[in-house]
Amino acid sequence: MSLDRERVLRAAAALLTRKATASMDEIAKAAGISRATLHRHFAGRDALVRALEQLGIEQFERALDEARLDEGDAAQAVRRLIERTEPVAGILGFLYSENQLFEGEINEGWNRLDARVHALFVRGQEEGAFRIDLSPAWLTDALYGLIASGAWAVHDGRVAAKDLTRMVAELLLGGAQRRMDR
Amino acid sequence: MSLDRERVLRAAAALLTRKATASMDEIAKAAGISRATLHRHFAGRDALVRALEQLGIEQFERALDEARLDEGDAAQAVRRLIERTEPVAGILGFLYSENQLFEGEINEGWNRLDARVHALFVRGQEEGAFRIDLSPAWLTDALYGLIASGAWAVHDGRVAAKDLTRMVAELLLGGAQRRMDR
DNA sequence: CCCGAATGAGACATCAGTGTCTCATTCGGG
DNA sequence: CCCGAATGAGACACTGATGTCTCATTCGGG
Repeated sequence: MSLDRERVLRAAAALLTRKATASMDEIAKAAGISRATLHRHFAGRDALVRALEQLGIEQFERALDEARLDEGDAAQAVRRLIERTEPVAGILGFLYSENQLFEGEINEGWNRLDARVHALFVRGQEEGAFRIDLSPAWLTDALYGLIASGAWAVHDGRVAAKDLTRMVAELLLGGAQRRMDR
Repeated sequence: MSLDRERVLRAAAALLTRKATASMDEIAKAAGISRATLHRHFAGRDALVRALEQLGIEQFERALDEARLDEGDAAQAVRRLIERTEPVAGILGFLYSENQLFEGEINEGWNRLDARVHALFVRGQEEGAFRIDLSPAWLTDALYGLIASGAWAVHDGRVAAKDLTRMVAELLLGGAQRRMDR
């Protein structure tokens, strides 16, 4: 039979995004397998969440790769990053808030990813594309926060899924205020 | 003796913001009271969280009142709102993500507050101050998300507390991109 | 100072979730 | 088709948290 490990993780992510305290039994049901099988593949709840985090890290890293953050002007690179991140927005939002709300050591992998996003905003500032009165660290956090908010807004029907990336990108880059040149 | 109910709630908020799954025992310790006393004042964990939500709603409502959202230009009203919200940013971030990550009916009170924030963004659009290609619903969600992200960034030392309101307001209103006129 | 009210400490039963185990059944490659 | 591997169903013990209770102690207003 050979169970599809990633398929289970995706089902778990979909459930945990809605209900962070879902039990192993609920996760198993959501994945369409028995609790026993779930335990056979993940040593325990912690292991499952850590595997989920690993999956999120890999997916986000792929998004970073595909966005080619070093190429072109920084603003376009940010737009590409948001577009590539869209498929993982839900799981990323879950992991972001989970890391904030729950104790326990943070997976080292995030540091590497944070550094790449951080570097993108630094480049944008050095090239004169981004304002220098907003720190790169804050822009990084704001990006995560907006992605999470966007994913939730879509999930609850307050924002159309097709508008998600544009809403996030436009707000992050351009803000809410109207400008003369648009 | 007469225990200060709000003081307990504030301690609970401070703890739950860092660790959303803190037990009644941990909350009691954090508040400097015994678990028995905590149970005497709040029927159970649910009741405590609901009381916490009520407190957050009241505080945020006061911030909305004090910000006088109907007066002056909309952008300044947004700045005033963010300033007034700063003292409750932590608890607000907790409640925002809690409402997204945990099941259970949402407190009706949020609708009233959401409507007021929503109306502010509508007014800004009607007056030509805000862009019309970002929906008021999204701007509302983005405001909450940025406040939560900001509170976490301050908590973790990535952003200085004194910069919080400016960082949130500037990003929400002006975005990350540099403009010619500043 | 005194007495009632509030608190702290701890015992206790209960419950939900976890992790482990067994055994029957099902799947699928060879 | 057959046999080993994987799964499903369920029993089981264990843990941590919850909610209730009692009793001694402490507080503070009158």
